[in-house]
Amino acid sequence: MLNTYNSEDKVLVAVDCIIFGFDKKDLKVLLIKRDFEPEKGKWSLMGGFMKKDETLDQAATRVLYRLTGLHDIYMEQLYTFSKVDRDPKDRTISVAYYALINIETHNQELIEKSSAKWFSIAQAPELIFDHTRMVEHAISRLRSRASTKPIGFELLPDKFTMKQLQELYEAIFDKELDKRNFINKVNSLDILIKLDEKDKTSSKKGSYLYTFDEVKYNKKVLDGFLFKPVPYVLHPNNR
Amino acid sequence: MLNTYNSEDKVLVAVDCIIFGFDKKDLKVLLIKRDFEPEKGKWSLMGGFMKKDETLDQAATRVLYRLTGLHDIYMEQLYTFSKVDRDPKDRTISVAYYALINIETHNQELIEKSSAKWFSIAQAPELIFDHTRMVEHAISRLRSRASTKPIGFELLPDKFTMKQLQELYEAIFDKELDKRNFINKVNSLDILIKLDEKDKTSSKKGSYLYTFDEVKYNKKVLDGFLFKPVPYVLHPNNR
DNA sequence: TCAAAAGTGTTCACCGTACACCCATGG
DNA sequence: CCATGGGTGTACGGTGAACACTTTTGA
Repeated sequence: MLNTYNSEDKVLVAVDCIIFGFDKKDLKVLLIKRDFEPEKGKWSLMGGFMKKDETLDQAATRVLYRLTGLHDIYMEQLYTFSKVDRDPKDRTISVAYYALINIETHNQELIEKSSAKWFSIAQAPELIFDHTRMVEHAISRLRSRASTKPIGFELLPDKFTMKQLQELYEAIFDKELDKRNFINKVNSLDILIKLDEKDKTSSKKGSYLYTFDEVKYNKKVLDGFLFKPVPYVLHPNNR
Repeated sequence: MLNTYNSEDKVLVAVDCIIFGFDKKDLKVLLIKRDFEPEKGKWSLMGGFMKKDETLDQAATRVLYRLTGLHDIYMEQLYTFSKVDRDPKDRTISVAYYALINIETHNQELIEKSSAKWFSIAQAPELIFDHTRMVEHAISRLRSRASTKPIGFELLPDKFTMKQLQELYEAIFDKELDKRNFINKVNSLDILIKLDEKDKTSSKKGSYLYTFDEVKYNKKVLDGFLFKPVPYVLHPNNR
C-alpha cells in the first residue's frame, strides 16, 4: 500500500535562515561559525530543527529570535532542499527562509555569543552543505520581490536619505542606477514622507531624511500597484 | 543544546501534486477520491510520502507517474505547508508541487483506477486538509510564470491553433484577451512554427496549426527575453 | 449567398531611460 | 570662494491597449 504512514520514512526537518542586512553600500548576510558537529568551525547559515509541535514559520521565527533578539522580522519561506546526503550526519530536509533586518537594531551581544558575523555578499565565505545555493536562491527572490513591491524599508533605519535608498537598490541589483530616474520613480509611488530634518553627515548642504508611509503603502498594496497581484481564491463564499 | 539531532522531532514529509491540464476552454485540475483513511471518500490532491532514500523531486515524480503514467512532466516545487494539525492522523508537513500536462496524453486507465477526475478550476470540490490553499497557491504561481515566460505549451497538444493558445491564456488569467494583440505579441516572441496544415474542425475556412519551436525558445530563455532573470551566483569560479 | 470563424494594422497614451546643470554650505 | 555632494526636468523611443473590417468556404 502506497499511502501508508510509514514511520521509517520520518526525517528531521531543518530550518535555515538567510538573514539580509544593509550597511553603507553593501548588502550583507549574517553567518555563523558552527560550534557543533558536523562541520564544526565552518561557516553556515543560522538554523535549527522544526519541533514536532510547531510550524515552520514558528521554527524560523524562533531561530531568528535566538540570533538577533528581534521579533516581528520580515520573513518569507523560500524553498525546501532535500538532497539525500545534504547533511552527512542524518537524513534531513531543510526549509530555507529569508529575512530582512535593519542592521542597526539587532542585539550585538547575541550575535557575538553565537560567533556570527556580517559578510558582504560578494565576500561571503564558502558555506557548509547546500547553504551557498540557498543564499543564491534568496538573492534571486529578493530581486524579484524588489522589482514588484518596494521592499527594502525593512533593511533601512527609520529615517533615511534618498541616497541610502538608492544605494540599497543598487546593492540588491548589483547595478548602478540613475539618480534622477530613481527619485522620480520613488516619488511617483507616493509612499515616502519627506521630513524637515536633514542628514549632514555626508555633505555640507545636508540631505533630507525620509520615512516610509506605511498607511499609504498598505493601501497601495491592496489596490495593487506595479503589478496587479490577483490572488486566486477558490470557494470565496465559503471560507 | 539547541542544535541537537533529536529524533523525537522527526516527521513524515508528504508530497502533494497540483496537476493542471487544459481542455477546450477550461483550466483543469486532476483530483482523486481517497480510498484510504483519513478522510476516505473525500476529494484531495494526489500525494504520497517522501521515502528516506529519495529527494522531494523524486518523490513528486514518482507520485505523478503513478497517477498519469507519464515521465518528463513539467513540474515545480511550490511551497511547504506545515500547520501542526494539518493531517489529523499524524504530524506531517507537505511539500506542494505543481505540474502541467497535456490532457490528451496521460494514461486514462491509471486515472480511472485511482478514481481520479479532472475538474474545471471553477467547479472544483472542497478538498481535504489544506489542499484548497495549495491549489490557490499553484494558480497564483502559474499566473506569475505565465507572465514572464511563455508557459502553456506543456498544456497543449503538439499542434495547436492560435485560438487554442489564446483560450489557454484566457483560462489561466480568467480574463478575455484581444485576438489581434494576443497574436501580435505571440508572433513578436518568434517561438512558434506555422505549419502548412489547417484544423478544419471548428470553421469552414480552417485555421493554421502551429508548433512550439523549442530551439528558438531555449535560445531566448538563455538570452533572457521579457525579464532578464539574472541569477545570482556566489563563487562562480569555484563550483 | 450567407453564416461563421479566421486573419490582419494603426493609433494613442504611458512608462522607462538617457542625459546636464544649478544650489547650498562649511571650511 | 570653492569644493563637495544635493537636488531638479525634459525629450525620445518602445511597449501595451483599444479598436473594425475583409477573407474564406461549406452548407
